[in-house]
Amino acid sequence: MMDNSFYSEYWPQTTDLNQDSPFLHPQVPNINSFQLHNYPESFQGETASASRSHSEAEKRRRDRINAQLSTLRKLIPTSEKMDKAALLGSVVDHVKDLKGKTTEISKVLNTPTDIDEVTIEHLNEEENKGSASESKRKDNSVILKASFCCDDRPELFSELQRAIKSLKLTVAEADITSLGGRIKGIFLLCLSENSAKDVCMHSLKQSLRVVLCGIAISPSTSNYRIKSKRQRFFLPAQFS
Amino acid sequence: MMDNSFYSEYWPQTTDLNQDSPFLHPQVPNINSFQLHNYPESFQGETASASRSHSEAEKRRRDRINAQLSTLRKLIPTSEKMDKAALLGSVVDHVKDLKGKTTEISKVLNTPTDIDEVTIEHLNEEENKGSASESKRKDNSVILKASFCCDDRPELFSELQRAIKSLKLTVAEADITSLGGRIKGIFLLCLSENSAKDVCMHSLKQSLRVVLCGIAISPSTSNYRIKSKRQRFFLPAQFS
DNA sequence: GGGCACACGTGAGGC
DNA sequence: TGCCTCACGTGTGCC
Repeated sequence: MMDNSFYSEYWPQTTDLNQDSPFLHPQVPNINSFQLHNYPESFQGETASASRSHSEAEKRRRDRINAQLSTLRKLIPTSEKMDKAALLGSVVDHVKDLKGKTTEISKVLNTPTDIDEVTIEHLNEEENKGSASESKRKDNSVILKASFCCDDRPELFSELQRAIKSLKLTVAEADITSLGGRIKGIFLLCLSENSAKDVCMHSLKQSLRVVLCGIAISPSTSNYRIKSKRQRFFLPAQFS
Repeated sequence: MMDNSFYSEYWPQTTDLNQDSPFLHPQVPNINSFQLHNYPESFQGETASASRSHSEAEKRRRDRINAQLSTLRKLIPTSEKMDKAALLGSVVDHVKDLKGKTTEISKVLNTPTDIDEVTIEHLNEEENKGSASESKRKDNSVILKASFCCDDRPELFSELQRAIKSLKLTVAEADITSLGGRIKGIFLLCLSENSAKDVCMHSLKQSLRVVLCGIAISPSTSNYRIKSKRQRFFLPAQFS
């Protein structure tokens, strides 16, 4: 229940608080400039200190908001000398635009998501209908389609190659995309004919799944993502 | 110089203004609820009406800002029940993240920019050093690298093909990317040997430039971008 | 009850 | 002048 005009008789208008806030927009006028905590003796009462802490807290809140606004202004080109509403408006446009572009790219590109996953698929299963043993007699070539999506890290490639080699599989085709610290891979894996006749399809797929899950969804002992903000990007490429 | 406590004796606290602002965050408390324009008779003076229009304008300003904040909240997942500063903070993160991803992609992909441009380059110029006539005797094959970047529109492809055909050029390779209503193309264009011996390289390049500029930097009679927000994306592909 | 987040009206500078 | 935008302190609801 205080009247500002009453305060302004007591508070010195000399010091400029705004100069202590480097994130403030230059447009900000130097108004109501006074040193906080510099209250007249007659206001050192209980309600006065409550009111002071309230206004100080409110100033901190305003400063937090304005600081974010200021960093947003740096991120958006030509947003200097826009007012707050216009700035936020172009932020909205920017976010929509960027979102549209990235989803547009994701549609046609093999783009990693935020969800860890591993899938295994038997590509030539349909043409080999019937029992497993029978199908092998018809066509001994085995092609597995495997995909994974997980956090990216430097050791991932060698781990993958070791895992694939250990299952006596060879890579026919690979499409690997690393983006924003995440990585997604799609592999076409072949089992040679003479190996294929000795192996149980079901347990091979099971083993592959176990091995890939161990690589992809492992408890993140490697905190690569935290250590390095550097992001890698690979075009769809051959992976020998 | 008015004391709120003084007003609050006069202003009815019954009607809820916040319910008229559908974009307000649900967290907003129903405070200072009163009907604007409902001033006591004693305040119908000149300064009172100025003050009223001021406070009304200020409310409109706040509403504009909060409306943008509200649409931002819809764009950012899990931003419900964040306060304003936190919301803006995650908007900052989001923008940085999206920007990083798109620039990362642009680095390896042939991504269109916002600037219209056409470039023509003579690829095998270096190996054919010397005068133009001499170079043709050494190697009659002519390869031009042409690129353009402009607003995308449906007719662009056929226009391009017609233009290239009219210059008796054939497309050896094409990398075309359409993204966010913009399109960028890079072409390797061949001139057959028997055509090459009749043609002046300089005027061919000039003609190609003129034709491409006519397509790319034409006064935008087609307002495709406004008519359709639909965006196309093409992977690097052959263009026969 | 203290802290927090919000909307509000106000004074002031800029155009 | 009048209107716009901003920072400010305050009243208030919620935890």
